Amino acid sequence: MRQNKMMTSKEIRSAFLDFFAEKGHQIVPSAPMVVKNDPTLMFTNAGMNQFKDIFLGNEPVRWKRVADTQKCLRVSGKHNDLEEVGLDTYHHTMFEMLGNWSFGDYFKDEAIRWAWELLTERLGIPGDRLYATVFEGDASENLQRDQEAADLWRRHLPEDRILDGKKKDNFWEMGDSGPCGPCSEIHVDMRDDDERAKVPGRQLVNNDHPLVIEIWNLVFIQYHRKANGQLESLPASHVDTGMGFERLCMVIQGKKSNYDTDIFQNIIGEIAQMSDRAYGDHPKCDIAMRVIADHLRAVSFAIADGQLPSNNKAGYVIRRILRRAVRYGYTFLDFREPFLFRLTGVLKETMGEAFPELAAQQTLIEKVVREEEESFLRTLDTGIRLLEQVTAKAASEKRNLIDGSDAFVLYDTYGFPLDLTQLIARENGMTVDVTGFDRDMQRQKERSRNAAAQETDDWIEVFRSEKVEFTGYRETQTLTRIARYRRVIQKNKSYYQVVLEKTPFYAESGGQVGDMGYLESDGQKVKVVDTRKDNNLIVHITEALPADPGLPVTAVVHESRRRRTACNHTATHLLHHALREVLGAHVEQKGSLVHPDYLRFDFSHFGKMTRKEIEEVQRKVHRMIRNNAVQEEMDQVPFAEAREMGAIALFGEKYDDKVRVVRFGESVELCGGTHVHATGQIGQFIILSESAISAGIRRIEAITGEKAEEYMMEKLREADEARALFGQPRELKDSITDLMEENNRLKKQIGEYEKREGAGIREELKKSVIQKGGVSVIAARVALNSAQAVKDLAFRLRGEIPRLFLVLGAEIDGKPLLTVMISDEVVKSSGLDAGKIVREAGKEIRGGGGGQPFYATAGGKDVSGLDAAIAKATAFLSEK
RNA sequence: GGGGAUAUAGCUCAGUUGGCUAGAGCGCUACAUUCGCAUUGUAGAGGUCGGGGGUUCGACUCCCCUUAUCUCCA
Repeated sequence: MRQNKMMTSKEIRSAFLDFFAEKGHQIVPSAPMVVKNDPTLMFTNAGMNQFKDIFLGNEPVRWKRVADTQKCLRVSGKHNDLEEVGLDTYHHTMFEMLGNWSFGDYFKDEAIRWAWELLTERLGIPGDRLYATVFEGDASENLQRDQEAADLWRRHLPEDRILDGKKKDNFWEMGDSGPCGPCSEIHVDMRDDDERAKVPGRQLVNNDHPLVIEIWNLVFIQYHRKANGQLESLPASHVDTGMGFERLCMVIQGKKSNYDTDIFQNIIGEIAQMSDRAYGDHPKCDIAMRVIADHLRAVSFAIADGQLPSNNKAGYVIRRILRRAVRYGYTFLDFREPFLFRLTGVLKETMGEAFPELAAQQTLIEKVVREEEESFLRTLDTGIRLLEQVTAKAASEKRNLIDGSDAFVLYDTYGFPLDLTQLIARENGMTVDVTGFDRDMQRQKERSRNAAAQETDDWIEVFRSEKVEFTGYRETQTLTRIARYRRVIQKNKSYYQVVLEKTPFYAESGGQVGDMGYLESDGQKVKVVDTRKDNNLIVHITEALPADPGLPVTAVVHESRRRRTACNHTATHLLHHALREVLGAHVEQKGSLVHPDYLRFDFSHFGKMTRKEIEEVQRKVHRMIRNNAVQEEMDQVPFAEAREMGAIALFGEKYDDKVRVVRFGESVELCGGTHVHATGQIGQFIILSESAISAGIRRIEAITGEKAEEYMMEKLREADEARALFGQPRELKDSITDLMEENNRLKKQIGEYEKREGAGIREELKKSVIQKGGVSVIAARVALNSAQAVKDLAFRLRGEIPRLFLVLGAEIDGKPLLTVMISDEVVKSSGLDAGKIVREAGKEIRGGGGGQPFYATAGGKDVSGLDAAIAKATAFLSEK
């Protein structure tokens, strides 16, 4: 390629953004990789995700022309590239997608012209290497060829390099329904001259050739697909483009692999050095290095976005990516110690400039990754231990095949990978029954599919509604109408999703749980069991529907529940503020749960909080409560202005340019949640626990309001009662310490007394011993009032009297208890079984029991039979 | 969303069909050994058996609910 000086990835990125800025585009920041409030999507997997609501018409257009670089993650759902990564040279889990958009502004003409201009003139890709595809039309959809695009391409390309493509490649759809349209892809032929002379590039386009590849997709959104499958033209048409950044860099830098670009080479170089191997020497090691380099990026960006590895949902996906990297390092590069965390520094140097969040949180990323690596190595240890048991079992049964279901249990329950099981089995001269493993895996998949199967009916629109208004900041009861509803059936249970024109119900978001309550219509109440968010929609989950959905409904929120939740939410803000004051500004929110009964707050901080720090935080929060700061709510504040006010924003949270700011005195946060009117309403705030949840992350659990009040009163009552027992207003701790010392002293004394004289009752019993055939027999009723005391007595006597046969009766809380204790020697020589004896004698007290041969108890309902029971039990000895 | 598993001393974990008055190793304290430390020995402290309810004469053990953690599938 004609290139004087090779452009670096940084230069290529800014060339793209600068170019579109010149063409009147607003450059927006990348949205977070982790998607919130969209049940269909866990991670951002394309540049257009953050504009979905604009295309759907749920959100107004702010800028008509936009461009950005978007961090994407393809690890789940429709686009799952996880298992492909590393094997070839171009798949990634995390990648950057460059894109430019027009929302009802320019269309095919400019989109194509600018794409050509950027690639050939700015980035220096020779035009004769490029191909364009256009949509060939589809008879079943009654769609014509995209002649317009083809004609526009003819300005730049000869006819034989403009190719027709089928619906699969050249008609883009967001989902089963929604906006869609034809697209035009740009492909580049990177083969050398000889190859190109032999086979024309047009034969290789869209044919999985590693060097003839698609680099840019220009989507022209001009239709809307309805639920019934029909297409209708959109009033305004849009442009949506996406170009894989890593791939573009490969083309411009003239490399044969994405991993050979400067984006990855620093990282791979570091891995090579750490493993004492060269990249390119051995295919398997190369794969491992690529896997590690890719996954390191994915994991680090996720953590920077506030998504820590965890045990469920998105967090678990991140954990698994990390483990895949560790596994490759372990197997192919012989890393036995945590190593991934040592690469976070070089990643920061490579990408920290374009993504400042990465640089800002490097320390945290490093700690979290390290901790995760260590915990995975522990998981492997546990697995190896369990596997040893399995192989030992197989060996003892003279088998050299490890059960497929055993291997599956190791995998399913303990997370021990199959390939490691096989490896260790081989070392022991065994093999694993993979067929059995697959069979169990299949069953598991079946089960999950069945459980996840749900039937969703079409939305039924009752009243057309543009945008749902949330009235819950002001009121908990709103007169409104049902906009639309649908039925969802899951596992034979059906429920309804209801959208209202306006609603006071808060949908689960930002850690605050969804509201509960009811919808009242025509005197009939329908319970709302939960409220969830589906992008911008507030969806009420109900068990039934009003008889006539067309009638007005009053939406009523469960008020005390909401109030308690609000106390906990506001308290969370105050806590956050206090933590930053006491511990420092490095405290960042890493997770939050606001529940009616409690609150949970996860934050970055290294090291355990001291007792003093916790008290100080609690004191500060209480001060803010007593100051009774009134809520200042500012909606539609420009983001920059909000930051100026000192409002705390979270990493990984997607903010509009107009945000809601909630302020209580010194605490200022960007927040959409519901709060108390003034901090005084919180009343009390008590931290119940402070603990570690992972490296560098602490968790505080706390309660407020009535809960805290109950808790306090309980504690006070306990203390008062304890103090009252001492009968003097003293320092309780001193009194108890004294008492304990006294107690210890007395215990020792008693021990001595007992050693010397024995307890009175035991002496009495000992006196009553009757010798019968070489056995010391005691049978008596004792005045003890707890089962434990009787047990103690029996065991003491057993220790003191050899060849003992003991039968005790006692009345405990009005109920009879029969105890039989027989010395081991007697059990052996006579074959007597205390368990059998008590079962038989227990009949006299209308009860049952059991135990071991040497000790057994029976309880019953009839105290009057106790003496008879004792006699009957004693008689067993004579029978022998 | 569903399945499997775990929660016992400060840490890592045992604990049998429900019954040997909750154990081991490491750590901790004291004493001994030593010039001192490491080591070693002896003694000791330390447990709401995650929380709540139930079954039972008796629950760490069985059942139900709940919280948290681990793990697999979707």
